[in-house]
Amino acid sequence: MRFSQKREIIKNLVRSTDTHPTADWVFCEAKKIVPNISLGTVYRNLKQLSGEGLIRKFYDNNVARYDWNIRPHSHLKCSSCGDLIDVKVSNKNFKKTIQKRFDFNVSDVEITFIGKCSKHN
Amino acid sequence: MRFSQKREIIKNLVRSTDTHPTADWVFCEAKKIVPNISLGTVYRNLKQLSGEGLIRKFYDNNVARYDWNIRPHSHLKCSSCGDLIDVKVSNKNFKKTIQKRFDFNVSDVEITFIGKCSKHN
DNA sequence: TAAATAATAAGAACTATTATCATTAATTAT
DNA sequence: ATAATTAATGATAATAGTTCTTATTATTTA
Repeated sequence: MRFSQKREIIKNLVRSTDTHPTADWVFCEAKKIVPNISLGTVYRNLKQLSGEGLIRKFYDNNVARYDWNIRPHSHLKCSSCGDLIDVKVSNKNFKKTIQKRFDFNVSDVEITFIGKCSKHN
Repeated sequence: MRFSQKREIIKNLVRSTDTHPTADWVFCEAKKIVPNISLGTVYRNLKQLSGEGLIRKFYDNNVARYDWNIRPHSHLKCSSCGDLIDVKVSNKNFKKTIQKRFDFNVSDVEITFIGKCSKHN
């Protein structure tokens, strides 16, 4: 993968925020820096960057979101404001239980806690 | 919500399988019974049924899946075959921890264990 | 400095889903 | 039972999110 200015800008934008941005947000922000950038370029690079493990891609309902935080972690999702907050909770025992009980080789655990954040309950 | 033949068929189809069918699967199966059914009808009724709490809707990446099992439960997702297997794991302590540590009022916990099912590891 | 080729812009195409609207079917009042 | 009411439907247009195509441009290599 050779250097490209656009990809660098896209990577830095994802790394600049904790809001788990969508492709569209990245596109809008990128346009402020390089107005002629196209949406396709944003998607292509986001895919490439997550393919290389430089950022993380996940789905919030039906839309893809990107995260600079590539370490495994869970999310708190506020059903009022939609905000996603990163949390680190240990799930070692969980994994073991599943492994034993269901003969299922767990590689990743995705947990979303849905509820009301401190601002909305 | 008044009775409709189509809705009845759609509900029964979702209740007939453990595969967490997509709207498209339901549409294809429904056509075998009532060939003139339209995709819009399938979507409208799936939405209605999940709105009434008669079935459960969730997202597997970007596509909606429907589940007759409305009780809260988790999924094992095989990264080889894509199969989703229902599992019931207790997450009471989990919920409490989040509640205390983050002042976040948890109403629902969605867990997906990603890995290899017994057929593929 | 030129040749090779990955990256790009623009926009077509695609997938999943929702909306529109004239027609049909289920329910209700007669 | 029949007509009136209105929710449900089929057909299809529209939308959102994303991927693909292709001619052109930028980065790297020789």
